[in-house]
Amino acid sequence: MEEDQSIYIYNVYQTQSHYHYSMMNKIRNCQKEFQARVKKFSKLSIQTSIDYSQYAFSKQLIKYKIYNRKEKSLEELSKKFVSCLIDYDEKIICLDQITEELGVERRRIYDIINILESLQVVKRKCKNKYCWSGFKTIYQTIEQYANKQSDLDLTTHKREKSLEVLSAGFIKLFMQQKSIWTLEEAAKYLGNEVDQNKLKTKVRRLYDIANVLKSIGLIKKTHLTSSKKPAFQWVGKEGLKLFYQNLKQREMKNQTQQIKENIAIIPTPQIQNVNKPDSFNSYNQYVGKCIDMLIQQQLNDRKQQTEQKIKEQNQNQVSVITPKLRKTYTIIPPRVTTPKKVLSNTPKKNQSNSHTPNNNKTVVGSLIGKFNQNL
DNA sequence: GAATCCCGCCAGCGT
DNA sequence: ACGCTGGCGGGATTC
Repeated sequence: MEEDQSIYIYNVYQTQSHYHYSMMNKIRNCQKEFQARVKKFSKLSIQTSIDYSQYAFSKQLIKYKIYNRKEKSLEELSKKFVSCLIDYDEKIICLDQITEELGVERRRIYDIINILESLQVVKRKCKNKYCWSGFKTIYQTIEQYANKQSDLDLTTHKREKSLEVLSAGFIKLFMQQKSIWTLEEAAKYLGNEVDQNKLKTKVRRLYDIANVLKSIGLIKKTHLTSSKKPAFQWVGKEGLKLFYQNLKQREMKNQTQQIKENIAIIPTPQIQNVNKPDSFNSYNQYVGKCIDMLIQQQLNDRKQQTEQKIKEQNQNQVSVITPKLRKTYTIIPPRVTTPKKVLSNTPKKNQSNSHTPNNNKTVVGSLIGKFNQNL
């Protein structure tokens, strides 16, 4: 049986769309450097192939997983968010922590939380802390919405235009009026906007809300039979149940899969004494050093494995076939300072309120998606 | 061209 | 002052 000689590097960077184009050369260089290094090491009887299973650099090389927008959508994010919490009856959510865990901008977590607040499954505790009160809470809240008498009063503590209030209104529409709505129709019904721009904004927000509600199965996408217009349909408890079941099923599948593949997750090597790049100029250098370390680490691993194998063979006098061992290495990317849009002439007033993620989890993939398009 | 919605600016508010 | 929160709309992406 041949051993898997690949290094899997999930190299992750924050995406900045206006950077796509200026980044292309950097990526190209980085790729070359990477290959050169790998070649250098391959002399040492390690045949190292590169597997960019998530993103790769050219059409020839790629086992290619294109960046797609869906992976970063509120719907997916919300799914992940809820998945993290679904096993808890009660849990304090630390915003920093969940932000890091999901590798996403803080701002997006607010969106999800605000919408989930309308289902009363999440409540703000204090700065940075929210409280998750169990998935079953959603069932109870729906009951309350269905009951027109017990009018959920969310408006007292929230601004009228908040996502929470809008979301609550949207849910009420489904539960108390009819089960299918187009977003435009709902936007008009929820408040009496005359201004077209304001209406457009409200529709945008309803998209956000719809995506979160959809993520947990409460509503689903559909079309009006009459006009064929896209719309959303209430699914309710059945949908929630299905969401839960699917999640559990997937979890189980993943577990068995993981055992089968024998994936070892190796902690990120700490890159010390290396200046973290403050610009993309030093990006190559940094990544290069990371790669060196990873390769070194893999060499060590392999040495150990071989020694172990020999030891066992000597002991047992029986040949041992080691299972295919795939290791996933991760480079935690450095924080890259990102110049703000050149277009805007107004100087930035307040740096502190940007929602820069704590770790830049995403995505060279997106950059590379662009890169490939432009080959 | 319409539908969709990611992204991040920046105001507002609590501490 | 500071930084958390979240309203908002530009414009990219997908249909």
